[in-house]
Amino acid sequence: MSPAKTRSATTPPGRTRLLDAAMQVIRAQGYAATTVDDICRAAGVTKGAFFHHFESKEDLGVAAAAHFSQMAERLFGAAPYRELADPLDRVLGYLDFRAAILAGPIPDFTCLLGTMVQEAYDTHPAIRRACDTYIGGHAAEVAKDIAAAKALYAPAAEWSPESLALYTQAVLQGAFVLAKAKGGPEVARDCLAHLRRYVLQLFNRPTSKE
Amino acid sequence: MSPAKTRSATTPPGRTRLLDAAMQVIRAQGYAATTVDDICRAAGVTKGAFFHHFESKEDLGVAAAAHFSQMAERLFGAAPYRELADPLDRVLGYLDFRAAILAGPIPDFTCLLGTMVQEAYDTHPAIRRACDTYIGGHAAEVAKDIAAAKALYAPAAEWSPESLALYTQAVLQGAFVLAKAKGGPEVARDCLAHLRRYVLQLFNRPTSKE
DNA sequence: ACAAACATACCAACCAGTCGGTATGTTTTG
DNA sequence: CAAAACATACCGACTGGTTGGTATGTTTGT
Repeated sequence: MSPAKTRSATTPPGRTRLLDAAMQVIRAQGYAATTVDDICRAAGVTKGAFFHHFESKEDLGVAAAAHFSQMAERLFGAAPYRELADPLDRVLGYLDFRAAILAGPIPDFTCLLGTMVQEAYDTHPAIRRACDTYIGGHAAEVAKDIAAAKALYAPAAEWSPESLALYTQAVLQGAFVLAKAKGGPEVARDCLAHLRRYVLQLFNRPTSKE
Repeated sequence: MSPAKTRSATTPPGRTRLLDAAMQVIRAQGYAATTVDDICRAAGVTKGAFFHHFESKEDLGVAAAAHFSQMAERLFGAAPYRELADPLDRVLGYLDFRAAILAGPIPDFTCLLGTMVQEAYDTHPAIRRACDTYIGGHAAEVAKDIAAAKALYAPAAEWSPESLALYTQAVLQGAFVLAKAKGGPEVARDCLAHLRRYVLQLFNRPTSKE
């Protein structure tokens, strides 16, 4: 039975392809400048399919934020630094990993959430809320390791793990903006080097050589 | 020589009002989502006036970037911290000043250059170039004080003044993104507090109490 | 008078969203 | 079991409003 049952294993369903396409196109062109037809073309489907899966363009924006967040969760959840025993090593490993993936075309390493929230924070409250939720969620994950490292190595320090975690996200978002302005990821890597030095200093590690 | 150049003091000319309006509206809605009519309405002029002063919407974007840069130049050039004798005090004064102006509605304190370059870096090369130029120009001003402070207090340190200046801009840009996501400037102030602590540590100043 | 600085009217292209329709399962029911 | 009823996924022409830009007239400063 089931002769022509070859289904999802080879071809992802339309909804996922639309979300993947939206991720790519919106990171390249921005949310407002991206038309529904742009996304359909990139996904290889028609407008009928788009509005079958999403109520509106804004609805897609919210769904794309969730989709991006899931992709990031998989990416960082499976990264090698996650296996390190020492929490400070994991924090530094996170920063090094983020620096390592700064390569290739700009839309491939920039953040969909930061891109969308910058233009839509006032006009599309649902998108703003989604971006805030997922950025905060990722920061909370980072904050876990920071909190563990702080308990071990700097329990009396005045800064909070949550605040430092949000700061890492701010540096990343700003690094993406500068990378877009300069046309390449080099400046972003420099920013992460400064951030790494800051974290080392917060944990009283000598900054020594490069 | 000495012709009657009296003109601008009393009446704000249409071109300037269009640029002021563009600055405000684009920072609130983004570049792509802002229509020429939006800007005309905010400036109180008609489309005829708009296309009398600007060749195209993209041309306005470039001019608005220059306009924003000039405004920033005046703002920071006249700020009190500029009078401080010690270069490190000026660097810290700059950061404190940037934190102090984080107040009021989000479009009032965010950066037009970062907002525009994030959505237009790939589709509007002229805008990307303008934003890069003016961000770099502002960073170069900051780098002057940093370089003087470094020569005084940390001449052997491995980081370069230019790189640290760009890093301050990245933190600011990222702080704006987070402020937009969270709907207020508090998180941006937290980010600047971290940046200030980093700079203090780079210059071997004890971070001590808050 | 003459040019710069506007305003009015208009257009062709574009865009988000709609709608009638098709093809292929899945569930219900006689 | 089979037909009917329903559900899911998708297609693509169409629409009504919008948008960047133009063509042309009017006002204003010198």
